[in-house]
Amino acid sequence: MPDPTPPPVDALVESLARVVRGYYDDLAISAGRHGLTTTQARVLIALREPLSMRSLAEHLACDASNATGLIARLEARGLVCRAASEADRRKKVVTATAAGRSLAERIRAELPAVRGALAALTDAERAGLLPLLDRLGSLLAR
Amino acid sequence: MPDPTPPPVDALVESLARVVRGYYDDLAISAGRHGLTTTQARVLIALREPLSMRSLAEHLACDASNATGLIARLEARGLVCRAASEADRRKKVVTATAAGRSLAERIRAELPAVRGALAALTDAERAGLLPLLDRLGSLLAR
DNA sequence: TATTGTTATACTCTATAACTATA
DNA sequence: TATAGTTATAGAGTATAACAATA
Repeated sequence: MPDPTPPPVDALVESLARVVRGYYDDLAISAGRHGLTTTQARVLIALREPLSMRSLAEHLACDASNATGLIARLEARGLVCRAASEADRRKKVVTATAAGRSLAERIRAELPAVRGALAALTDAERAGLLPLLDRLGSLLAR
Repeated sequence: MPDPTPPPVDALVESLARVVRGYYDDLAISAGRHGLTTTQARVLIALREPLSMRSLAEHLACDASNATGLIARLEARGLVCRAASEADRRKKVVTATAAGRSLAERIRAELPAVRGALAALTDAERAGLLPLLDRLGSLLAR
């Protein structure tokens, strides 16, 4: 039976903040193990589908000029490549190379603390959590 | 009635990643509105209680040398102060000033996307979400 | 000897402003 | 004119290594 008094938003923010911190620290550790920064891991994970420089910057919520340096460094390491777009020649399409995709996949498959915590939940907890996270995620993505 | 087949950890990781991204982007926006970086906001929020340089670095999951520069910049802006510890004179105790505390409080109180999303949930959803986030958070905090 | 904090160094991340090329 | 991407620049975040002071 659910608690008759719904929790205030403040308590939820507090609790969510702790989860977010745990997730980010874990991502930093897994990325670092493979010689990547957290930002570089985010880029590679975003590049599961090709993106223009612009879309990538939007995904990262950063300035476009930032994306240039970010991608240049990853390109120098052979993890992504840039190609001029056919449709609109102002645009460049950034694609992860095979090495980049494989690295992103390995990092995503690690996240030991996050996966450990989720695996330690009961089946009922996992079943309850997923729709709530999905709902929160779609409300959050403006 | 709960779904008979509990969701795989992979789906939960995916969904959690989206929520985490939404939270971080929102924090960056609220912090930036007050002239702070995301990291600086994290420091000020952590300093709701005084911490040694060491503990602060651990909280941020970063090297101690990093904390020195971080705190130096915040100190130059009058948001925190450092004092030698009485008990152990190797240690320094970092405390948020009144200005620092007030700024942290304002940033925490904003987070418009996060609060908006949480407020848009039904009472039942909020009541279900809090214990799950608490549980995940304590499993995640190693 | 071990711990706490700092400095020096080098690299990455980040935004602003000014620029080129294309639409 | 507006958009996509880059460059130059400056500041912030980050780790490594070497160091001083204290325990």
